[in-house]
Amino acid sequence: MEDAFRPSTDLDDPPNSRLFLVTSKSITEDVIRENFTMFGEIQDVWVVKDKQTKESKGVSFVKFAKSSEACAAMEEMHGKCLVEGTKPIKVFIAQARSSGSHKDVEDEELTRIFVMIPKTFTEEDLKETFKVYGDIEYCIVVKNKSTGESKGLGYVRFHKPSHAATAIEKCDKTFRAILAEPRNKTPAPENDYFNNARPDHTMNDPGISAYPFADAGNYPRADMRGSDIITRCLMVSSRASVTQEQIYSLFDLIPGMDYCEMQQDSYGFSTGHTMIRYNNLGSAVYAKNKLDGFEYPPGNRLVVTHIDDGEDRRSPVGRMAMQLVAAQMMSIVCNPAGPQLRKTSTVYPSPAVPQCPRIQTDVALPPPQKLAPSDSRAKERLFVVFKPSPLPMDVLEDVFCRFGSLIEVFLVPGRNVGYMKYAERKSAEDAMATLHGQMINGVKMKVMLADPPKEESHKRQRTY
DNA sequence: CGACGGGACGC
DNA sequence: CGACGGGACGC
Repeated sequence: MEDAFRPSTDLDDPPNSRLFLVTSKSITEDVIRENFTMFGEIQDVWVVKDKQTKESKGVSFVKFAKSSEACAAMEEMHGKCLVEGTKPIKVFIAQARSSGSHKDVEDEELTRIFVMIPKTFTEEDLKETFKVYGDIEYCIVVKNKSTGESKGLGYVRFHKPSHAATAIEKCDKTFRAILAEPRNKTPAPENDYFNNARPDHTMNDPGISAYPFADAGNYPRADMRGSDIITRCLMVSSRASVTQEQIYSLFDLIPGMDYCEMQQDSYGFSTGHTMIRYNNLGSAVYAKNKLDGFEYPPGNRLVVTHIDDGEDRRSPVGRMAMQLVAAQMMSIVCNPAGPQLRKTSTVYPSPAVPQCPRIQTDVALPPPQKLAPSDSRAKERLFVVFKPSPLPMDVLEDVFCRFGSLIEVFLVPGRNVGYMKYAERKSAEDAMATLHGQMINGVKMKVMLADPPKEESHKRQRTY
């Protein structure tokens, strides 16, 4: 599944996932590998050597699957001595091959993220939402200077690059989190759209899954924060317009809800984010398990995540207690007919909810796969025409992800067409081969390779 | 035939 | 000071 080597694209993908090491010339690839495996999935280690003498130049590159892994390794290993008597190593995030620059990448550029937020989000809301990924230095909501009204944009500055990277990788994708451009910098020339000249670059990156509980193997991480937290508070995110009352009714099916408020924009429209709190941990865990991924209204898949509620999770005792409760709840939720562990006294009423989008088709579909990380480069896109009308986004995501490396579904507003972005060419080709001319839920699809997006010559706007 | 989105500023 | 290899083939 994972090829050891691939033709080099001159890009680092995902961004900031490669380390630049300065070491004694005696440090070998094996030593580097031994010292860095614990931080994540190493995809490549390369010690730069003199072409003639084969002697190390004291410079190496270590490519990780994820930026958060590379950052954690950098934070932990910079200044460490790998072999007795050798000089301490220096560890930096490597400059992208295409950048041409050899300047050190500074923490300044790696610790501030830029996010889209509901218009009602305050800086405190921002902090509450993102502090689960690490210590925050400050949060900023971008506001209209004269009216003071939020523009629905925010910045979060973390203390550590690994925390910013983890936030980008793990926060709800409706935030569209990316690294913020440093304020003074001219927008990086950064590479153009997608590069269709090259074969695939296999990443096998467990990205943000659209499928609850699909996360299986995780790599050891430097810390255990992130979305592993378990709290009484939930954030419910919806792409389609829903009312607070609708969300309330749904989540009130589970006993113990004591708070439910939808974030609204200045016109009173729903922003798709609703905060919910239960008076006990078990109900919150149950609600997340039952309703994360639930289609409501049909065709719109809700995303439910725990958010930090300020309770002390650092104390080992508190954390263990919560995990215990969570584990009990899990066993009840996951084994409804379950054997010994079942305690009848704690069984909750089950909302009558289908779990996945119903897909009706004659096509033999492979099982769903994880989405590629949203910062993956699109190596191929499909252009899809629907008759008589487009399928819902989440159905499309469910169908088109099954060939691997799907980054994103984009429906052109007001038209019966859309685009599927893939991080690997083969995935797109497989999807096209299987789905072209087929019928899904009564909708006929033409599935073709998309023409490259129109060349806006040398505009800087990146497609994130 | 059926074609292209979203998002930039305070310590 | 300390920056960029190896090998590539299926549709």
